[in-house]
Amino acid sequence: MSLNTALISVDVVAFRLFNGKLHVLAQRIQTDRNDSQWMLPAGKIDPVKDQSVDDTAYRQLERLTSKKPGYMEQVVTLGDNQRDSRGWSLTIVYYALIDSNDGEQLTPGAKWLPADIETLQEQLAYDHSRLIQQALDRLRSKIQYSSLPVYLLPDTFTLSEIHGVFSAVLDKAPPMRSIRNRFLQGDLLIDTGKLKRGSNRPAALYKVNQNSETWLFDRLYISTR
Amino acid sequence: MSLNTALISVDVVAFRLFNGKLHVLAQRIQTDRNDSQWMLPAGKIDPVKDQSVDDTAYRQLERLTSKKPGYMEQVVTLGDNQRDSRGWSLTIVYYALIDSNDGEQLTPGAKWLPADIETLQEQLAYDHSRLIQQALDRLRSKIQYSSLPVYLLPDTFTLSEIHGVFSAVLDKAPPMRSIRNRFLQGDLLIDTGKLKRGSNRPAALYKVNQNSETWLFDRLYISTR
DNA sequence: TGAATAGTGTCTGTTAGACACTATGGA
DNA sequence: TCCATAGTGTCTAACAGACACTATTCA
Repeated sequence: MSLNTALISVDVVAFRLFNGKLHVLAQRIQTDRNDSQWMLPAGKIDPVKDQSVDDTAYRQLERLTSKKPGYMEQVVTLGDNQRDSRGWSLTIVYYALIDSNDGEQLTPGAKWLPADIETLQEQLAYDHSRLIQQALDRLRSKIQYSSLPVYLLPDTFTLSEIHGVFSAVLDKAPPMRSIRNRFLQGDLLIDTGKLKRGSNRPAALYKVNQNSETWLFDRLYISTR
Repeated sequence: MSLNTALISVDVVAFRLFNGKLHVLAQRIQTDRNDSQWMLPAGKIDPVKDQSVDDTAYRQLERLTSKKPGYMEQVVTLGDNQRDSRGWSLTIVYYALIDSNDGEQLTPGAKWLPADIETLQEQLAYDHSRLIQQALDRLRSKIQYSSLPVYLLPDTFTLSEIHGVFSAVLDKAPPMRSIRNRFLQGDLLIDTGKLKRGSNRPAALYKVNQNSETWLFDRLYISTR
């Protein structure tokens, strides 16, 4: 008796920022027609390669990009007899946050699509835009009381760039004063001593204190509700 | 091609209060030996009976108790090649909150066990005590910023009884002043006008405002950290 | 009337947010 | 030197928590 993984899939919603906009990793589906159809990185559990479902999720990402997610979390498992025309199906949904450093190698057929739900609904096959919506809901909620924003930024970043993450994810952001107070408290960030130049007054560059795990604050921002 | 549910199970951790103590619903496992072995309400997806995984979870509960959960939520899906000696297995874990009203009919073999992790580790088969731990972690976290406590109480209850829920779940509780301020704000509760007598000064009895969904507050209690 | 629990008034601490202010480097 | 952006000082609002106080019923 072994796990029949025929209609069980692990789907990953990977988020990344490009030019201050949120994007989602997708791969092209083979079609006869010329119009593009896309799907999320997804696949079955491989009982030989994978030791756990997390492994399966990581493996789906690795098929499309050379980047390792700085953060990954299971969202939900959806299962019913509606999603797939063949009958009952199960999907374990993850979301992953990818940093904005350079040096990504994308597999042919993979592409970062702008995370605009209306457009994605047309571009994505199956119920994948719904899965993205659920992952996005989780991200939008958790960003407001955790250090998640840093996982979408480069290794070193300014506090304004954290503000930018909020704008990209929520379309609104807390005031810089609040972001400053929150992120400079405790040992969350380390001042690298370097400056980001090019703007007018240069901004201090911070990096994540590796000793500290993903930080959970005990209050939500109110201005982003 | 159909969903082989051989090694996929849906496990439910149902919580209920008895005498101010948290309990977990379990069912006896048939054993030759005289010592009791227990397991969580769990079972396979029935592609005919169940329209969705939530249905499966509800069905597992219904097998053991006549009570319907006031609240149920998926915790996580665990899958690896370690949990089950037969190889790869998948478990979708839910937790459910059951009110403290009377009138429960338990199926023979079902029993509410005190939610003491050390004792449960000895009583429960498989990795079920670990599943309970994960469900309990989620409950302990969410109780601190939501209206979840009310789902463990009778239809009408006093504010002191909310305090009791915190004590049962966390072994510590916020001051009554804070509970009062939080739960009497907004339209969360309705004063029934009735009083709970028997103690010295009678306490006002409240009920949940059915118009309001599960309430999420924007701060954690600090005293229960 | 006293014990016990219910419930209030009010002060402090913390943190989000508003807003005016100062600081600094590039053009 | 001007300007855009970085960053600070400080006040307010909201709410958790501490704590002293009052209120109400039962024994």
